[in-house]
Amino acid sequence: MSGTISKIAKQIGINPETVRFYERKGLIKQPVKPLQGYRIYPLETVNRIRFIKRSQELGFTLHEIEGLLSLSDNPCHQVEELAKKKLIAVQTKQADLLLLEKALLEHIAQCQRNEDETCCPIIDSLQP
Amino acid sequence: MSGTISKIAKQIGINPETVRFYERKGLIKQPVKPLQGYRIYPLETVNRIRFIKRSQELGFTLHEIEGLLSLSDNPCHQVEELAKKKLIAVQTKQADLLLLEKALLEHIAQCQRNEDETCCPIIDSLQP
DNA sequence: ATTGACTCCGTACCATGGTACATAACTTAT
DNA sequence: ATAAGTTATGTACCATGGTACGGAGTCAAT
Repeated sequence: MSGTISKIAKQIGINPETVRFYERKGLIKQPVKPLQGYRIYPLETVNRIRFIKRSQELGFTLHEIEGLLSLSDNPCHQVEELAKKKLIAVQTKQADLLLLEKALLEHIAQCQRNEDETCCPIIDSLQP
Repeated sequence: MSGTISKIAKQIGINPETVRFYERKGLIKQPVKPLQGYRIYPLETVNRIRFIKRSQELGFTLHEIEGLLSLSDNPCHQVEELAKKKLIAVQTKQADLLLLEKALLEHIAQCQRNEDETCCPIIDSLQP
């Protein structure tokens, strides 16, 4: 559950260098290094990195994720405000993706109606 | 319709530097420079750049667009396959965002019911 | 106690998609 | 013909999200 940098990186399925990269970016805090020896990363950090990875899958940039992470550090009313802002962002992103989906579906449908293998409606529609 | 680099860039609504960038990337070919004078970009190039820009709006990377451009002589079903892959990715992202939206909405509701300023477990809902 | 594996640290490098800038040559308007 | 505006060319730089590497220290097993 907790461990040295390579252990936790492997657990999470990322490169140890990425852990260090997140440290440099301030996304996670580096555990205190014992006077002699290697750092031990607590479960808390592992969870924080999983949070980052999951948020990235949802299309958030590291900068946005910084904001998401700060939600958990603040008093509830601030959390609410930030969560509301993120909600708007998420909804906007959904709307954008819906438009993109519609455009793709339309193009694919055109391909499927197409009898002529030599011409592609997607290509044609992208060409003015 | 055709013109010097700045003319066509303005027509398309992009930076002339971007035209040069696409040239360097091999996405468009640079018109032959007349012995005296400036290059004239033919309508063909203008159309090719518009194709690139529209494809980007559909979420294709420049690398994928290179593929699309080279596929334009090839059978329709190859282009269709590429578009279908993009569609799956877009739909997956939408589903994930829907989950996140629900989580955010739930938390905002919890915040509003919450009297305790010190607790706000949004992290928990996003962590595995 | 020495080998091999891992960590620490700083810095360099990678791809992606551009943008900016300096200098020279060229074109256009006055 | 001269100034102002563009183009041509190469190179440098930007943000984003990492990855790689060299050299020194440390740990664990034999």
